[in-house]
Amino acid sequence: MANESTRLTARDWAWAALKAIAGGGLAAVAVEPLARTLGVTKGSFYAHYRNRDELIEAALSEWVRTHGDEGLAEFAAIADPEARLRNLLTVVVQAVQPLAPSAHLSLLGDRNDPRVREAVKQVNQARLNLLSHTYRELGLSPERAASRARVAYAAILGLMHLAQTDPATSPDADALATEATKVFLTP
Amino acid sequence: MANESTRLTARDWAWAALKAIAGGGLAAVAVEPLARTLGVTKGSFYAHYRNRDELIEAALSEWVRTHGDEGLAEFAAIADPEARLRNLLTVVVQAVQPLAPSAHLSLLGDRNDPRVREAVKQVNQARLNLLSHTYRELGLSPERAASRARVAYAAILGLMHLAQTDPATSPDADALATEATKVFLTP
DNA sequence: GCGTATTGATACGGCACCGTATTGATACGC
DNA sequence: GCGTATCAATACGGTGCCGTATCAATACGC
Repeated sequence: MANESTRLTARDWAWAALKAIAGGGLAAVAVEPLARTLGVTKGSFYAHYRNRDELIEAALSEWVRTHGDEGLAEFAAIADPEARLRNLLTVVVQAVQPLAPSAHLSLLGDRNDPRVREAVKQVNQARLNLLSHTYRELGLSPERAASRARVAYAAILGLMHLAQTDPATSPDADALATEATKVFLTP
Repeated sequence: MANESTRLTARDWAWAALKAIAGGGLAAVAVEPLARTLGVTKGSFYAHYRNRDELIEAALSEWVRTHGDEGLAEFAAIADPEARLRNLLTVVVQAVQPLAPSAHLSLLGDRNDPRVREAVKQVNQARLNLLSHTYRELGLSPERAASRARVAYAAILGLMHLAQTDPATSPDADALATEATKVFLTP
């Protein structure tokens, strides 16, 4: 995760910032605490970024890059639309249970910041496009495909939400996955 | 909203804190800024609460009270389960578009705070219970009713997410509502 | 190996907020 | 109406963070 060299790069700081965001939102991106967790003093931070805002922007673009189209390539490569959809749903539903801190959810808390709003919007758009495209391939009209994609993606987001705020009550992932595919695979 | 009297009550402070949470999460609950927006100095705050943490707790319980069972009474009163479900879905889907700042979403950014986690959990639980109960009345087995309720409620939450971060792209509410009812009303 | 550019340490001033103390104003029971 | 409890203003010290300046250490091209 951290570079193996002893010296830090700008990207190391951006990743650390992303981790902090996942844990506590934008407010957790503070130069001095980050420096402490990285084992340096903040003096070195200002060799990489001009100020805290620049770090935030770097972290957000890093997140958009890895969670937008680039992170979707794996799924987009699946040729059969039904398999692709089933894959998307089950992977997401099952990935939902580990309490891995999610930057996405944390960023929702900072959605009033225009930079955050833009980043979240881009990631959402990339995913909605893939889903909508998939539903069209399954024979739905463009309008219904868009609506269905929206509802399905909303459900995915919401399941993340529930898993993170209430991990105990999560039913077993299998039941959820079959329920989700049943709901979102029928025309 | 604010008391008509010139003097402030503890609840006035709690409501102001909730508004601040909706706008910027827990970090926005700061005594001095709140005092400024309320038109007083912070000296008066400490006549109502011992410290900032107490205010946060008060605001969270206020939120749980108004958004948990108490806020659901209106829907729980609908006798016919199908009508109740249809009502829940359409009301939520249509209420989703105004960009009213939502405390629920803002609290996601602070879900690592145990008090926040507990509050969100309680509100979610109340709603899930109502939904699950409704699906049982519609004839689903307890297990399937629970899973279905979870997916449906997740979709509702996710639609909130999408509406708040990307209001422009929202398709017209009618299409969404019909899509949602079609998805979640079929057994 | 040497010099330069990059990374890190230390120290400082400034700001925003928390919490306390003290005193002033105002409502309300009696 | 009077006194007491409640709400509010002012002033203070303390803390955590930002950003700058300056100097030390280390990597890397040559």
